[in-house]
Order: sequence, then C-alpha cells, then structure tokens
Amino acid sequence: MSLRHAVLGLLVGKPASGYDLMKLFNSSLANVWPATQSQVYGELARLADNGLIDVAAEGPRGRKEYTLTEEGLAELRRWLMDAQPEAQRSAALLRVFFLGVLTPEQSLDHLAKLAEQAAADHARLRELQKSRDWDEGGMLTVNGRLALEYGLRLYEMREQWARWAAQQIAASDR
Amino acid sequence: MSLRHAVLGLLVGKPASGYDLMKLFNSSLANVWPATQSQVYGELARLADNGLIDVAAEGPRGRKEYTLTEEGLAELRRWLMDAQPEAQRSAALLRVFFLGVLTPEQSLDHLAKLAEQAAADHARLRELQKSRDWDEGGMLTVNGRLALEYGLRLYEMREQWARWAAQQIAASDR
DNA sequence: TGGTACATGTAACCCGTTACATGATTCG
DNA sequence: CGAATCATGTAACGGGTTACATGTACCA
Repeated sequence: MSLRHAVLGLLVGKPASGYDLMKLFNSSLANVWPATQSQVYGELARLADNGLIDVAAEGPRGRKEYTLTEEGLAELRRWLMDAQPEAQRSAALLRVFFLGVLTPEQSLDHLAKLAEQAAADHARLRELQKSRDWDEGGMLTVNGRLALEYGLRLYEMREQWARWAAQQIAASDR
Repeated sequence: MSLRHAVLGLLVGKPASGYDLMKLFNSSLANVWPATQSQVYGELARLADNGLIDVAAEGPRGRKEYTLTEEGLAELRRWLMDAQPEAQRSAALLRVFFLGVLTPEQSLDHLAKLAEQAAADHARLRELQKSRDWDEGGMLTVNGRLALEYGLRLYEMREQWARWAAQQIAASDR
C-alpha cells in the first residue's frame, strides 16, 4: 500500500489539505503514482486515525490541514528503505506476446504506434523538464529530477525497442 | 481488464483447462501478466458465460477444456489493435521522489540495491533466454522473444540509471 | 449575483491477493 | 495404499475507479 506513503511523503515539511494534495497528485506525482480524490480523502482519514498524521489547523470551507507526526515520518523512513521489488504488469507487453494473431502488417502498424507513443511521451517529459519550477530548492525538485531522468531513459528505450521489434517482424515475414 | 485477454490469447490454437493455463501464467506470462488460480477460474467461467470461449471437452477429475469461439478471437484481435497507453504506477520511483528524507548515505545504499536488483533481474532473463524451449515454432516463441528483449533492455537501463542517480546524489552531497 | 474555485466526503463496482475447501486420479 | 499431482472452486479483504452528493468562499 503505497498511496499511504505517497501522502506521507508529500506532507514532509509542508502541511497540506486533501485539496492541496490532490493538486500535487495531478501534477508532480501523476506519472509515478496516480491517485483519485476519493482515495486521498479516505487515506487521510485513515492516517489520522492511525496517528501518522494530525490535523494541525482548520480553515474556511471545512479545510483541514494535516501535518506529519513523528510516527508518520518514522513509517515513511522505514518504507523508503525496504526495497522489495514489485511484480510488474504490462498490457503493452501482453499485446506483444499475442501479436502473432494479427497479420504482419497489423503488427508492424501496432509497433509503429508504440514507437510514436514513446516518442511523444519522451517529448512531453522534455517539456516538463524545461518548464518546471525546478528552482525552489526543495527535496522534491532534486529527486524529482532523478525520477524524470528515469522517465526519459525509459521512453527512449521503448522507442528503440519498438523499432527493433518491427525490424524483427519485418525480417521474419520475408 | 487484460486478464481476460491474456486468457483468450493463451487459448489461441490450443484448447486448455484452467489448470493448464495456470502453468502458462506461472511460466511464460509470469513476468508480464501474473495471475492467481482463483482469478483464472473465475475469468474462465465469465468468458464462457459471455460466449467468448466454449467447453470443448470434459476430462477426468472434472477437467474442462476450453476453446476460443469466433467472438473470442474477434475480441482478442480488437484488443490487440487499440493501443491506449496505460497509467503506470511505480513504487520504486515513488521512493526516489522522497529519497531526500533519508541521509545521503542511506540514499546511496538504496540506489546501490536498486542497481544490484536490476543486474540480478537482467541475469535471470539471460538465463531464461538461453534455457527456454524457443524452438517449438509457435507464435508464443517468436513474440516471447520480443517481450524478453524488452525486459533485457529495461533492466539494463535501470541499472545504468541507478548508478547515474547515485552519482548525482554523491555529487550534490559534496 | 452568479460562476468558479475551494473543499470534503460516500457508495457501488471491478480487479487482484490470500486463504480455505474439496475431491479425483495416477503412479510407485 | 499413500503421496503427489491434477483439478476446480468459494470467501474475505484491500486497493483503485467512477459517479454522486453537498456545501462554502471568493471575485468580477
């Protein structure tokens, strides 16, 4: 359950409301750990129950600002250090597995689309890299850069791979 | 819902029982789309209800062999061609985002572990690549190779990235 | 005063995991 | 005959998505 830790992480050093957190989930974390409003409010309630966060202040319109407690920070640290690998699921790769069901032309078409998609994603991240307020000096920015670089490398790899795979199919078709 | 399509894909050309499918999920598809026994039997029942598969034969011990129907194959083809990108979730990247909460030493240690893990995964796939019965000539083998190559490239990229990220942190620490 | 942004919550549903439960056949 | 393997299913629970529901404050 990592949503919990995403919330804890976002609260480090800066109190925030559920509404505030949603903005962060929709911007910075959108590519890494998407979450819905429904989920966030639920998790905040649970975290408060468990004493990992506190309601530090209440504002207008029922706004509740949460802060991390000692236990919350400890839990975040604990989670940060145990690096057990996650079982990945990839619909894209699953499609590749069964690509033989299609005609070679259809397969090539599909792989071309994957390559384009990867290129587009890569471009999107490049924009993000340029435009972002990377200058606030918070820890989000430093480590956000690392995560972003991962994304750039991932999409580049994907594009290359898709082109290579297309060649393989084209070759075996001949 | 891709479990459904994984099942359909595995049934192309070769009738199989839930038990047979589980073996495939635990071997070929383990790295791409893991599934539990519970899930598979449930999905088979649902697919049969929807007319995408049929019970072609019944064997000893209540064994039921399923075959793909026309509609099932059509649905698989349809799914294979719409390449809408999936929203990825990565606990590993989420950890990177919040790495600033740890000391630089702890961060470096964590990244080193990630690099090792990636290297180990890479090695595992290399073994798979060598040992596998890639010679049956079915579509699984051809496209399985493509998927495997994707894995190899992914893990190599990850290792490189983790080492690079460690350097970044080491540099900004100084 | 009317629209937009702020702000929080609930309910139904789907997918996936773990654990439990049961029994038949084959083979040494 | 006993163990391993074959074979199918159910129940409880957790996490995620979508849709619904409600209301307040601000500002043009």
